[in-house]
Parts: sequence; C-alpha cells; structure tokens
Amino acid sequence: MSKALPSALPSASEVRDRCLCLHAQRVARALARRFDEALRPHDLTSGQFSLLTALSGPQPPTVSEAADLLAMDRSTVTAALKPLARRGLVLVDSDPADGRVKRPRLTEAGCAVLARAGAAWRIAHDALDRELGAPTEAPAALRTLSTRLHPHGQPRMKASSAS
Amino acid sequence: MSKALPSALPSASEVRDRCLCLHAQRVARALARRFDEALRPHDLTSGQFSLLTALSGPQPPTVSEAADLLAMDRSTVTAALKPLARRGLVLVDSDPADGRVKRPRLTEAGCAVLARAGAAWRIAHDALDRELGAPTEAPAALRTLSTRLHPHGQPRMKASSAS
DNA sequence: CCTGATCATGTTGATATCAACCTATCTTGT
DNA sequence: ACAAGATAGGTTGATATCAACATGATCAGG
Repeated sequence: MSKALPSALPSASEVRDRCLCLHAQRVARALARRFDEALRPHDLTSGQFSLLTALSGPQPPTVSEAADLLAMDRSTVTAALKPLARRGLVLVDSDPADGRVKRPRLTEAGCAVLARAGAAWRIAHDALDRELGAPTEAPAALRTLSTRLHPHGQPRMKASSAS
Repeated sequence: MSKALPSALPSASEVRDRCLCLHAQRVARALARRFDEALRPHDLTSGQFSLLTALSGPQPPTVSEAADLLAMDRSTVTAALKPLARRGLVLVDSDPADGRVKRPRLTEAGCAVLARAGAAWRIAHDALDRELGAPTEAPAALRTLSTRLHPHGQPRMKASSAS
C-alpha cells in the first residue's frame, strides 16, 4: 500500500542516511581497523582472532558451524584457516565418525597466542566501551541485529512451504 | 579501577557475547550478502553500490573524501574504482586546480546503472525494514555508532594534546 | 551391494581490504 | 627560485570475501 508512489529514484542522501548496509560496513570497517591495531603485536587480525575464538570451545566445531558462528561463507572459513594452519596455530582434523567433516582446532601454540591476544582484546574493548561513553544502547542493538539477521546455533530449517 | 582484576583470560563465550567487532562483522556480512543478492541483476555488489552513491553528488568528491564517506582506506577506494572504471561506469578526472587531486565521477552509463540499482535497493531496504518488524532502535543505533566511530565530513583534527 | 540424492568441504576466480611504501604535487620559508 | 615538509594518490603484498562449481562421503531405497 504505502509503496504506491516510488516517487523519485533514491537520492545519494537518502542512501547515505537510510542504508543499514552502508552503516554496517562503516562500523565494521572502523572496528576492524581498531582491533587490528590492538592485536597487531600478536600478529593477528580481528578476523583471525574471532576465528580462533570460535574454535576455542571444548569440542571443536565443524567448518560449517564455525562459518555459521561468524556469519561468513564456508569457503571463507576454509581460506581463513590456511594462514593460521601455516603458522601452526590451528590443526584441521578429520572427524572420525564422518569422513566429510573437518574439525579445525587450536594447537598448543594457538591457545597460547589466543590467550595473549585475548588479554589485548579485553583492554581494547574496555577502552572502546569507555570511549563510547555511557553504556549506549548501540552495542545491544548491534547484537540484536546480529542475531536477527543471521541466527546461529539452531538446527537449520530449510525453506518451509509456509509462505 | 574496575580493571584491578584481569581475572581469567577472556573466554570464548565472553568474546562471543561482548565483542562489538565480531557482531559488527556478522551484521555487515549478513547485510552485504543480502544486498549483493538484491543488486545482482544490476551487476553491482553492495560495496560498489555504496561507492557509486558516494560519487553521485553534484560535486564529485576526491578519493580521500570518498574514502572518508565510506570509512575505508584510500587505497581501497582506488582499487574499488578499477572494476567500475573498466566497465565504463566511472571516470577518474584530475582536479584542474590541484594536480594531486583526483575526482572520480559517474559517467552517463554509471548514472543509469545507479538509478536502476537504486530502485532495487529501495525495494530491498523496504523489505528489510519490514522484516525487522516494528521500527527497532537498531538502525538508529547503528547509524549513531557509525558516526561516533568514524565521523565524516568535518575537517580532520589531529590527535590533540588532551590525554 | 548399487544408485541416486544429500551433505560437508574444497577450489577457482573475481573483488575487497588494509598497511607500508613510493611518487608526484603543492606550500612555505628563505 | 629552491629546498624541506606536507599532502593526495597509487602500488604492492597479504589476507578476506563470496558465488559457482567440483569432489568425495554418507545415506536411503531397491
């Protein structure tokens, strides 16, 4: 109903003001740069740190599970693991029960690096929280969006017949 | 004060729950995929669409200004312009007043593509808004964060002496 | 057992992303 | 006019990112 008038084509300012995607990219890039810098002493990018964290649970996730956790493509995870494996921080085991499944896990060295980097992460995150001033609602909103847009952890349900 | 106890190293779940950077990446990736798909009929990625939009003002921005607008590195803009220039959608002019400055601008073809893609963008964005249900505060929060983390448009001030 | 469908992952090719370095241009002080 | 510093941009090398396709493993019927 409300879209009976496509009116004019989207203007530059409309996109700049409205586009969630644009703002999400802006935020993502700004934060990535920030944490990249904080983690540089440990030779990890923010993305690598997130990936290592995703592997750090008691039971190593499969590649697909890790991808889901990070809301990235499976093939991106495969690619991202390579530099880490080359450095001996992760090891990609095959699942004994299912030959298709791979379970990348942290090595001892990987655990050590992650532990040190984790301390730097916390310092950087505390600084960020401080800099954002009073507990803004922004972080919570970001997490909500994150969950809404790409729920994780639940058994995937295929596109059902429901419209 | 509150950091007298570094206590344990950050756990996986602490990072997963707290890390703004991780959630920002998740949101950015999910939205990028979404708009990539919406714009695919026009052979534009969400990033290319944003870049074209940034160039679409009356006075074409410099490379640095465009980078600032998108919160990306200058060299990323340079790289991102290449595929677009190759396809004849943008043209990189030199500023007549300052030989260092380049001003990438849309060609006629670029304008046409952007107009068509803009219509698709609006449809996709309307659908997204609808899907996010009631006017959540998330979008506003995202925009706030975006501005806080990487203000744009204002004359850059170098790191002041304030501690 | 086969055979086809399904599933997990890997590979390829294109683009995106950034830091570090490099070059060309402008500006300022002399 | 010249040299020194600042500024704008590009180049290089590494990694990240995804879609599309390809491979190999498992599973369900027969």
